Order: sequence, then structure tokens, then C-alpha cells
Amino acid sequence: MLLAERHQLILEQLNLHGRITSVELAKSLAVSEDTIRRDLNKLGELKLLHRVHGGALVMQEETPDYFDRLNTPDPSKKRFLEPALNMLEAGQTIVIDSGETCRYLAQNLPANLPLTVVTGCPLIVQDLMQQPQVQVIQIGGKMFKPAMRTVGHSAIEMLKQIRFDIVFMGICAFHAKHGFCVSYLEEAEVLRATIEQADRTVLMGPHDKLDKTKTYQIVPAHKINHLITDKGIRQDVQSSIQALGIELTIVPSN
Amino acid sequence: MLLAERHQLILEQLNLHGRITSVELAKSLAVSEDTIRRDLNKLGELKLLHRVHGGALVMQEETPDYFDRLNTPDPSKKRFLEPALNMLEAGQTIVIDSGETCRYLAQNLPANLPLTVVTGCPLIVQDLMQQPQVQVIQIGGKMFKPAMRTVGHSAIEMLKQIRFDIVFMGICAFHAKHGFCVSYLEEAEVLRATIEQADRTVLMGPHDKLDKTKTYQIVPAHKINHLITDKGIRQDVQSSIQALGIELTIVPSN
DNA sequence: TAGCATTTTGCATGTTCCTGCGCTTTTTTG
DNA sequence: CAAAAAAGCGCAGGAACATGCAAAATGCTA
Repeated sequence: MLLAERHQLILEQLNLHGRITSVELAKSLAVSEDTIRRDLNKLGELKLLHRVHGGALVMQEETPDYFDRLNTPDPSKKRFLEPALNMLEAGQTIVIDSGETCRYLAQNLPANLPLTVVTGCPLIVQDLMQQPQVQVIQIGGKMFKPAMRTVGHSAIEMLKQIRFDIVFMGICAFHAKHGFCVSYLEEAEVLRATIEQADRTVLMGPHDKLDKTKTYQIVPAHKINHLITDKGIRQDVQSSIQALGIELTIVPSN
Repeated sequence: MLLAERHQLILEQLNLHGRITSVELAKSLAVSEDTIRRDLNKLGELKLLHRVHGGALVMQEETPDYFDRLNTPDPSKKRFLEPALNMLEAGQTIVIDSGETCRYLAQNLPANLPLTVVTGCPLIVQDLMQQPQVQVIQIGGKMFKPAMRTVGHSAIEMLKQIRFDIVFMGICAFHAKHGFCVSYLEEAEVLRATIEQADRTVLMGPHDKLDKTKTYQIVPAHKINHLITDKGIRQDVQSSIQALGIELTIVPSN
């Protein structure tokens, strides 16, 4: 095998997995680890990868402006992130639903935490594709424009074959008596199927979405495990939520 | 054997395998390694191949990293669109594969033509979401970063349940004898499943992708129905393609 | 066709580059 | 702090390379 050819294969493997160890490369390319080390050092000098002890990581590129054009998000929603990020552990499989708050979560996942992230929203898939430590599973199906996500039988069938550690969703409407609701039947169906597969469901959103209802109930309130909202929540609403055994995290208002 | 003739043979061998060593060439062409080295150096100067220690690699214009290409789109690829757009009829279900040429197609669909468009690329999904006359079906599965598309068993199973009128794909490598090829096994599997479900498969791409091969064959050449390429295609290549019964459309070079 | 210049080719030479091994040093991990 | 893993260093054999030169092939002109 030619040296230059081996360099190409190394970069290919690296882009594929986001990370690579010297030992793996030496084995798969059938050369000594010394040779691999020399390769990685050279490629590192050329700024084609990020050389680290034990192997290499993909070059962290700064966020292309391409993604900034997509929308003009509201940075105040970032305040919901911290409690959510603290729940994450290496190796988990999580769902990040569609919506602006969820998108912030996808964009701000810790760089050193390997995760499998499942989503039906193409915008979030794009955000996640830039993070080498994340494996991305895209839920297929008919695109449903109002929610910017896939819905329908195909989507539900695919969801049924995966088990999730945590599901993160934005709050559309939550009510202690009427549960977690949305405005569209198709969306409710697919969100219900998602929650069904999860060990733990976490909702994030401002307090004014609480004590509200919409036409279609996804699940009753007690199926939700954790709510992250901001200050301003009414005392009686807070009590009724906690009475259901739902963990409540309240972040400062913007 | 004439020098120019040998140069031609070297380039042919190179396109066929993507790589070639001086030793192999010296043996197969029955000349000394010194002569081969001189040949390779000259061809390297002419930018017809990538000269490396021990042999040569094919010149690769494409960047393996999809995100680099996104930031520098090449509008000249739009010239392939017109013949493709003329094939479309109202009510059809079509596939638009991933890739830059395909993305231009997705962005330039006629506004008055209702279509169902299927794709596994989230970028293309997003382009299509802005077009109200188009219903979008997203193919689910594991996201495969080098090709910016979904792959794997889930994707193939979902594809098997849909029938397509036309499949549009970019040419990665096409060879009359070795068929339609790509560099990755996962990609080949899902593209094969896609073509299997289609009445008609149309490839679009510049002429320098013809008479080339990559590691994995998707389908043999005769499974392709229509090729859209640009001027510059060699006469013998053109003949061999038409001999297979493949319709050929040649657009002006940029 | 003969004569001469140019190009191409193969060989011999010395040089550079690539690779694996043994060794020591540094880093990581429990 | 100790064991293990990874890295760095130098060396030697071999492969690939560049260079010079002479023989062979080719092209051009008289």
C-alpha cells in the first residue's frame, strides 16, 4: 500500500467516525503502530486532523455561516439548556425533538460526550452532523411542514424499534389535568410513540406554556418525568405538577 | 509501444483502480521502472494524475467533506438541470439523491408542478420544505456523514415500500463495463435499493466522472436509463454508453 | 539512402524516503 | 505511586528516487 493512499484511508476513517485510535488503524491497515503514529503526526502538521494522545480527532471547524442563515433564533431560550445538559451521560441514546429550544440543545451538546441522538427534524440533523462525537439517527416519514418534522406510520414504525434513555421536547402546552398537548393530530401520534419508547421524558419551555391546553393530548401529565421552565410559574400550578411526582427545575427568567 | 500510447494506458489503468504503483506498471507494460517514473512525473506535471511516492493516485477534485462543498457551491452545475426538469410530470413520485447537483435540482423544481419527492438528505429536505407544491418524504436511518444522507437497514426497508417514477442521482463514477460506482459500501447498498424501486434512473454529472470506477458497484451500467453529462465526453465512451441502450443527453460545458 | 540531431530507453550510481524493531521517556489510569 | 499504554528516538534494511551516461530508436534534411 502506498503511503499517500494510507493517508487518504486514515482521513476517510476519521471523517466517518469522528475519532480513531492508533491501534485500530494499525490493525485495519496492517502496518506497525510506529508507522501510524508517523502518519498521524504528519497529517496533524498539515492540519488535516487533530492529533491527540492515542489517536486523532477530526478538525473542529468553526460553525459555517451557512447554518446561521437558516433562522434568527432567540438566544434567551438557552437558559433552559444547563439542567438538560447535566442529565446526559456518555453512551446514552436520546431524542431531541423539533423546535427552537430543542435546536439549541442540539447545537450545544458537550463535545466530549459520545451520544446517539435520534430526531425527525432535518434542521437538527444538520446541527448534529457537525459534532463528531454524536451518531445521528434520522426518523423517516412524511415531512409535516407546520412542525418541521416527520410524521406518519413510517415514522412511528421506526420509532418502535428504538429504545431511548431520555426524550427532550419543547413544551407546546402542558396542563396537570389535560396532560401534554399539541395542535396537530399527526404530531401528537408521533410524539406519543416517541415517549412510549423512553425511560424518561423531559419537557423544556417558558412558564407561560404551563396550565394551557391544545386540541390533541399526547400523553397524560403523569407520563412526564421532568419539567424545565423559568421563574413566573404560579404557585398553584407548581404544586399540582409536583403532586404528580414530576421533577421540576426552575431557571431564572431572561 | 509509443510513449503517448503508454501514457494513455497508464491513465486508463489509473481511472480503473484509483491507484497504481510504479512496479505494477513496469511489469504490465514491460518497460523499466525508470521509464514508468519518468512517465508518472510528466503526467503529474500535466495535472493528469496525483504523483506520490511509489506510484500515483487519481486526481480528485471533490472534497470528501460535505460541509466544505456547501460553503463553496458551484453554480455551473446548474447546466444539467434543464433536461432533468423536462422529464417531470405532475403527480409523479421522484427521488432526489444527495449531492450538489441534486441539490440544485431540488431548489429549482417548477413551482406549478405537484410532486412527491423522496430523499435521504436533510439539506434537500429543507430546500424542498420551502416549496408548497411538493410533498416531501424523508428516508430515515443512520446518518452517514461522508455522503450527508441516511443509510442502513431502516433506510432500505423504508425504500422498499415506495415505488418511484424517476430517480435522479449525481454521477460519482460511471463505467460501461464496471457500472455505476461509489466509494462507500453503506452508500452503495442504499442507492441500489433505491434504483431497484424505480421505473427510470437518471444520472447527472460532468463528463470527467465517466469511464471512472470506485470501490463499490451499485448496479451494472445497463440498469441506468438516462445519462446527462456535458461536452468533452470521449467518442469511444459515448459509443459504449449508447451501445448499452442508455439515453444520452449532452449539455454545453460551463 | 546516408548523415545528423533529437528523443527515448535502460542501466549504474549515489541519495532520499519509508518502515519495523529495540530502546527510553512521557502520559494515562487505577 | 506503580503498571500499562502511548509516544519519541535512533538505527538498519530495503524500496523508491534522481542523476548521468550510453545505446537504441526516431525524425529531419540533404
